[in-house]
Amino acid sequence: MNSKTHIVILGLLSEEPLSGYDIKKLIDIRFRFFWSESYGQIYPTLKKMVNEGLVKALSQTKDNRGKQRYEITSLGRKTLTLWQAQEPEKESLRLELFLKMYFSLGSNPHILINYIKSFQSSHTQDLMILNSFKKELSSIPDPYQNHQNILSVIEFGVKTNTAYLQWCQETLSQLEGSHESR
Amino acid sequence: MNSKTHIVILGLLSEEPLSGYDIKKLIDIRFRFFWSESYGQIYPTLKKMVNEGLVKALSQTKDNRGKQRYEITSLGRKTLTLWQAQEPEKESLRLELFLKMYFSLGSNPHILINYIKSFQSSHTQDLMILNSFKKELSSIPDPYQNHQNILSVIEFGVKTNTAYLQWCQETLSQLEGSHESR
DNA sequence: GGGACCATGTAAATAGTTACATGATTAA
DNA sequence: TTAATCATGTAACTATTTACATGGTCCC
Repeated sequence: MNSKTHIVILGLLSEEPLSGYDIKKLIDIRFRFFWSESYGQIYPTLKKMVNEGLVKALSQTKDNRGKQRYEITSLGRKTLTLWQAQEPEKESLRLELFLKMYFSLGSNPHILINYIKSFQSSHTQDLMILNSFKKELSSIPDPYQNHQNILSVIEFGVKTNTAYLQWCQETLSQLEGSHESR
Repeated sequence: MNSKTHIVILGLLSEEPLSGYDIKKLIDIRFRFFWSESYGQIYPTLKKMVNEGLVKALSQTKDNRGKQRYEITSLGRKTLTLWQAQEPEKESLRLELFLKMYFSLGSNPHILINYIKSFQSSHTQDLMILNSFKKELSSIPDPYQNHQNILSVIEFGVKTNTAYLQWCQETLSQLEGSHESR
């Protein structure tokens, strides 16, 4: 009954009321380097959570158009606290690129090079997003005194993405070097 | 009809016939830092793949006990080649630790420290496994000339795990430093 | 004889993606 | 006016985990 989707939603709502759409956007930006959710998960989960008493739908105001916002209940906060005390589950990663690379028996190295290049540009962008989030964070007040923890999370993203890009550079120059053909 | 589980299995079988159990072990060791599968995926998938003509069950010999091994068919190889030519899907990661960290409003920092320590020891182990796989690889022949690619994959694991451990050290000393209480 | 690990599997529940549908609003 | 983005949702499918069950073998 507490799927991880429940938890991310509760966590985000613990700071301020949000709509399903807002929640998706926040996950895509702030958590992009270690988490993801789809609309198909978020909207049905929000409805379930209303029934379970974890969140409450706010009444609509004129200024927020069709937007349905939700706020966390005290039961929701309790649930979040209980989750905090439990050992995190073993992380799960799925990077298909490395499957392609591992199994690329004699396939054209140019194909692989292109895959790596798009991996590279996608993580270059991640790094940019992380840096702007970092800057944004330092310009706003820290009422919950959680900025230090958030900065640590960002720092994790910076370090891993930097490692990714380092690997891309090395691997690309190796593949391209070993393949200066014609 | 080609789930990623199909693909990992085909990839592994493209080098040699294996049983479901073998496949699981190989994924757990070689791919642990970027992929995972459970028995509940592997066994039913193998059966499906027999029906689809992608793999063939080998007859049992006396020396391999109850072990049912499978070999890849030519259709299986064709499928693998087709997959190679398709752009890899966006990777998916789920690291619950960072959710805990991001949402740890005023919860006991010792809890967080423990989570990070177990993350640290798990990735210290990953790094050891990677290094021994690397050593093993250099001591065996390279009939398919794919060792360079495999080494690149290993190098990715080394780099990311090293980044993880670097982050653990920094974050732990920060958390412990800011918390020399009593 | 017992514990660790080899070995295969199934059922039930849960999780998650994808494609589709709909309509409003904003900015060029 | 038209494209982008805001905003919510559902249905069908696919994927995945987990718990359970069973029995063999190897080594101490």
